[in-house]
Amino acid sequence: MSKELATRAEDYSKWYNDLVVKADLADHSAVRGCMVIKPYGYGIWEKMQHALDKMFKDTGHVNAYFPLFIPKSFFSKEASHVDGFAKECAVVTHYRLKNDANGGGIVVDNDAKLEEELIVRPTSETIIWNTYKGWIQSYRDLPILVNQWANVVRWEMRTRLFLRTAEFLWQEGHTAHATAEEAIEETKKMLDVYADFVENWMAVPVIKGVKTANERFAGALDTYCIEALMQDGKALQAGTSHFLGQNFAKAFDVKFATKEGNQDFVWATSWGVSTRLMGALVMSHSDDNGLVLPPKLAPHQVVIVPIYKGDEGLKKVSETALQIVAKLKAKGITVKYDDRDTQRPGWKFAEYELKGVPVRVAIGERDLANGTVEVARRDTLSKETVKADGIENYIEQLLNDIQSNLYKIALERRAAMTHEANSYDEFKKLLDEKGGFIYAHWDGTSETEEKIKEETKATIRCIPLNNKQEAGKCIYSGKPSTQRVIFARAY
RNA sequence: CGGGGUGUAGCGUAGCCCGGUAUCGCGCCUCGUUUGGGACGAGGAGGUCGUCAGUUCGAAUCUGGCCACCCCGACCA
Repeated sequence: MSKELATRAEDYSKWYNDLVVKADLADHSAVRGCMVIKPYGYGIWEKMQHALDKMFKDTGHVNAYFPLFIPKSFFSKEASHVDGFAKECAVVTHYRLKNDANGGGIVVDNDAKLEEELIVRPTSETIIWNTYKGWIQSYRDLPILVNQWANVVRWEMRTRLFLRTAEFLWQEGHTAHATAEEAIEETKKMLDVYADFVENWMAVPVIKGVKTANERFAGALDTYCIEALMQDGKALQAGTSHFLGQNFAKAFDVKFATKEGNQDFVWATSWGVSTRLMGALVMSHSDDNGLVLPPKLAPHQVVIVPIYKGDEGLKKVSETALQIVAKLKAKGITVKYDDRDTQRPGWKFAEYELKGVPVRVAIGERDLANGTVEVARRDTLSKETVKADGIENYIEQLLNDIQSNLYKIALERRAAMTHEANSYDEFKKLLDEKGGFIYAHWDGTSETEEKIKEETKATIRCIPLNNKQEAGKCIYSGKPSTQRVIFARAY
């Protein structure tokens, strides 16, 4: 099988598609817009899940599970929520099939029509707030800090593996609080958790910010987000955290008795990250040779390839290799010893490069004689010969170096692709010639944002948190502005 | 969902205009030689030509419907 990839320079989007498929992360399925996440790709997702899940637990959250189906009536209780999602909902209308009397095979049984249609969840606020109504009577029942790992369906027109699929996996946190302050604090806390995860595990730098009204989640008062920049200069929203105010409490009539004995509506948040992070991971670090994975999320952090002649040779090399495997495992490093005799070393090198394994160790009979091994790192594609003695410490350090190097490179790339524009002409020029994040003054109106989007395809990614305040003029309308916001073309 | 394109063995393709059961490379299987960056030789297997219907003595090839994928728009995590 030829594994050659398109290069980023010649066709970035083909490169991405090729890579996802050829590195065995995912595949298109028989169902339109839906993907099969293959074991190697799912292994990365599982590592993401484990890290995030621990962070959620450490911040006081617990997991639960709510139904896949949502009664249509629930869905329509929050007006802006319906507006936001109505156009992309899968709807269940029947509950039975039958054999066609005319021999047309299996058909929907029209006698089995549901009295009330069920929506396949595009997100779970409504079913959850309907449930919370029964859980909350008093301030003593608050806060509720629940997360669920689930699949959701949004009937997208155009899909791309991981970046936008009709069904995707995610987690959604849904919390309930007695005060607005506490809910806002929760919203920001989870944004910090996301930023921490994406930067320290995925090695992808992000900008924390708040969305403009146009880009806000349907039903939220404020949407906070982390925005990452991909190698092609397009932005990608990597996670969102919403302050929902009392919108859902009001829609589902969720009130609680306050300490003072009054009745008040509950304050809400919701926050989520999805398998889209896989796309961000791929596009942040990978190169024309294939995937590059940060050690903290790589299913195999190290692969060891033996080089030998004949069965006897393999036996000798394996003895040393397995000792190294044991030492690495003792340090908690995940290592694969690939002693398959069906592939040659060069083939394996190329394969693990394509799959982004951070560190490759090659051991041959020459090494046995010299007491060395050859260590190659995926991020720089460099290799060196290292003493076998104490190799586990060397590799442990190397993995840390790779992790921080990937972050550093991504951060430098982002800096190089971040610009300021002071006029609309300059803005358009930057957008077409360089892409990336563009800091520019904006008059704060939806109309202006909308116009810029129509004319340039760029959207306001966010208003950065703790943004520098400076007087200026909107690049589009010329009206006064107090700060620059971040524009970019986005995924 | 609109416009454009593509669909032939696991993958990439030739053939299609001008109708006669399919080409090549990679991969796969067997044997042997090999093994420090995708090995070499010899032999072999694998196809209802996306799918359904139509035209025809005969369809990969012509016509129509449908499906999937890619690119561009609208929409979006």
